[in-house]
Amino acid sequence: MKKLVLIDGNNVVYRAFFALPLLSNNQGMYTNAVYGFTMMLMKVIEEEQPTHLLVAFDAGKTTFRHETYKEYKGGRQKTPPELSQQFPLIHQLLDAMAIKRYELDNYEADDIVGTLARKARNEGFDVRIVTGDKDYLQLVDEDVRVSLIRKGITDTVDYGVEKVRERYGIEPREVIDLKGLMGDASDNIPGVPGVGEKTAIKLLKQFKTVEGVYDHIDEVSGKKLKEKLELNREQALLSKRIATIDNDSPVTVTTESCAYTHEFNDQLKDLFRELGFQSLLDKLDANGSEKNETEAVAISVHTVSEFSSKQLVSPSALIVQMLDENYHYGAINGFAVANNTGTYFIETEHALKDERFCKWLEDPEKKKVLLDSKRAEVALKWRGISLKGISFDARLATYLIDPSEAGQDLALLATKRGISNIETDDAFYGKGAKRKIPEEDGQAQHLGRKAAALLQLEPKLIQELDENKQKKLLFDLELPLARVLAKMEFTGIKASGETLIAMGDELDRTLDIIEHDIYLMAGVSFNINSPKQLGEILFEKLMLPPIKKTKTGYSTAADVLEKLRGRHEIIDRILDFRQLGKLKSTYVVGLLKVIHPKTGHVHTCYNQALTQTGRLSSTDPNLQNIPIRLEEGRKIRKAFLPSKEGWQIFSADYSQIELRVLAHIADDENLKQAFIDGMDIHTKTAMDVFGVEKDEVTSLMRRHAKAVNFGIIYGISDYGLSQNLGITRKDAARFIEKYLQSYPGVQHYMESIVKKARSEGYVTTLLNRRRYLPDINSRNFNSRSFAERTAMNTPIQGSAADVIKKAMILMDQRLNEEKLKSRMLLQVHDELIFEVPDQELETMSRLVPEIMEHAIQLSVPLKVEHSFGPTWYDAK
DNA sequence: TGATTCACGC
DNA sequence: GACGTACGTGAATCAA
Repeated sequence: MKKLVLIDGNNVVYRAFFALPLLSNNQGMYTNAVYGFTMMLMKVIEEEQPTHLLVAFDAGKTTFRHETYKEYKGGRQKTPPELSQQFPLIHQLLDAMAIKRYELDNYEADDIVGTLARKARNEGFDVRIVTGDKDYLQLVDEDVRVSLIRKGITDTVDYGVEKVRERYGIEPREVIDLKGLMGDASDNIPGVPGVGEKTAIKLLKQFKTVEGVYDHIDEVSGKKLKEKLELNREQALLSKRIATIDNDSPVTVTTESCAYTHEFNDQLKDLFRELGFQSLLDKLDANGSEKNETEAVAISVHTVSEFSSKQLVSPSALIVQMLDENYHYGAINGFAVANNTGTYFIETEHALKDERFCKWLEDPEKKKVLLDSKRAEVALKWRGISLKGISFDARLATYLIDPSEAGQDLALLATKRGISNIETDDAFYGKGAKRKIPEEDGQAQHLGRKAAALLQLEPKLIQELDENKQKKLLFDLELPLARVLAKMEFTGIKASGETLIAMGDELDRTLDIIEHDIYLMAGVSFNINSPKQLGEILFEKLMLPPIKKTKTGYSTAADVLEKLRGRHEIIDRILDFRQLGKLKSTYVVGLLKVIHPKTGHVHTCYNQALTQTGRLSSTDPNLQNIPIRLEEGRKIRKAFLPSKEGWQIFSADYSQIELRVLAHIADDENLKQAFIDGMDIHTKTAMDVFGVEKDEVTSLMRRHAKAVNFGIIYGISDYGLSQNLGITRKDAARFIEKYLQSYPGVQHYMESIVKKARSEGYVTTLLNRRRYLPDINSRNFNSRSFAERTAMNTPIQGSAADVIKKAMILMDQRLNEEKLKSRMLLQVHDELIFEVPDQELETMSRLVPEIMEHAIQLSVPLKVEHSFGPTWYDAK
């Protein structure tokens, strides 16, 4: 079906201008109307998917309507210069998007639209008109619909024939009669004075047209009304004529010339950049591959049921397609291979039966380029196949090049680098509930294209890494680490369902009691888990003082409730309820759901290409946030066990790794000496900040000092520190200042790293991990401050992540070399968890700290503490 | 389905 | 002087 979308350019631009505040770009050029217009345009394109598109503009000042009625559009405010400046930009925009625009001397946009709508409808088009002008409703018929902008710019209501009848009680073609009678103040059309919408509609229902009204003027009820009508007969007929859109204007464009290709050229990006439309630029990038869908050229993908040896050469790009997020359980949809002999697709079932293919997968000499190699490796491990020869991972590479842009679909990564002809998975398979696997041939084509794109992508990414001096980081750190993580995830950690169920039952009993108590104290039962309901009870029924508000109402967060302690006994109970409820829902019920029915282990997924600092994250389940601080929660750890009898859970953690890294990076003599001397770092900080001797440090001073250290590591603001400690912001700022005076090296580091970020646009870690900070020069104080704190914090946290990642690789190597049975199971940022047979405890107690402490040589010693026990709980 | 709020870890 | 404040994941609620 051909679909033509016609847009009244002038009308939409005007609306956009008045709907949005007067935005301007960094050169002081006004951009609000362009921005609003573009938003509308993109929305319409996305929703309507037009095959043809045209934007009509008014030409000049006078039109044929002025010849009939020279007061037409009289009394209008002159177009503000802030707006007229923007029209050339809009023309540029349309040209860059290859969208037809048109104006015609002596005619208005609506005549162009009306004429083209009629033509197109007769040629079998589905026509859609976008405007804010109700006059257009006269054009509505079975094939022509009008999207009327209601308010703002993107909020529209669609009018078909039925909708016009429903809204006005008249036929679309009677809209001109309506205008004839009631007039239109905005166009200075008089109509019949004293006749408004209500009366006009009543008349038209009876007489259909203006002419009808006058033909049967005697039948009009109401003496006054009849008088008014008779008095303004000519004016009414004239008004109708002026309101009538000329659908036979001498337009010189054909419908075919409005063909819209969904293409845009590079000028569009340049234009967006010039205008400062960052969000639209992002959108463009995000939609880029979908746009290319229409121009995607079919490539030759050979669907095979088995491979020949000639086809499986090295290097090859390999796609192991899975739609399920969780690769431990998910199905493989199919495989695609691309290399210099061609591009191939093979169904999963055939692939796994194809001995030659499986051998190839396991052959370390056959180099393979993947996207998210760990996903493929683990999925194949579950099928008894040991994927080897992984030479490149585009996911990890793009993560190192710019962590904020990793995680994107291959289509986007490729398009950005000039490799088009590929769709996003979301576009191909559909997203959310609409996701489905299309017929095999379509998928073969899609996956084949992905593999081909991946093959082309590799050298480009390697070059980018090289320019960043990040090749070692990829090939010696992240890529080997992925293999280690794959092993850890596949091994999993044994979890006792029985233990969890018993804890759950116990929690249920306690929760029941607490819930009852709360209802009793509140005098009413309600949903304690609903912050809204809880807020009403606490701050309205019980009249407690609301300390803080959220966007939607009262805040009931723990720090608020903490301050209300003692005001009412219900507070403690609510805090208990929250704490235990969390344990039950997240840690008992949640973990039970993810114990593998066959292995009895939980298999987490580490995301190695997500965090902006270089840390790992853990999902399904998250094993990096198992409770430890409060005893009730810590007991959850009793459910994590070694997988065999006579084994122990062994835990080793870095002591103060971030502060040691800081001492090294900042090269701060005082801080370095503290670590060399093996001092308790928080006590040392307290001594320096409060200017006291070691034995004068009170526990409060140490607590405050600890919070300051915490703030340094995490890059929190003085406000954040004041919240943490419950002190004023001023005092918090004073602490920080005192701290920096005591550690001048740190102070110097903080200043120079921010400078570096400003000039380079990014900061780096010990192993050359990068994080870009686009806000570092922002004029917005908040954005800039945040970027500055990030600049200070990321090298610290990120370098610590580098250290433990290196340690993991060395640890894995050593376990292999020494043929130890011990297995690495988990990583929790500064901690490694193993399971260890009793007879290896001694070796591991020596080996693990040794390796971790010397993973990377710093100018201060690294310290590792370890322990073991029959459960994770006991390894403390 | 997505936004909001809350809570857990480092 | 206001701004809205380390990084993550997950559950529950609520409004579309």
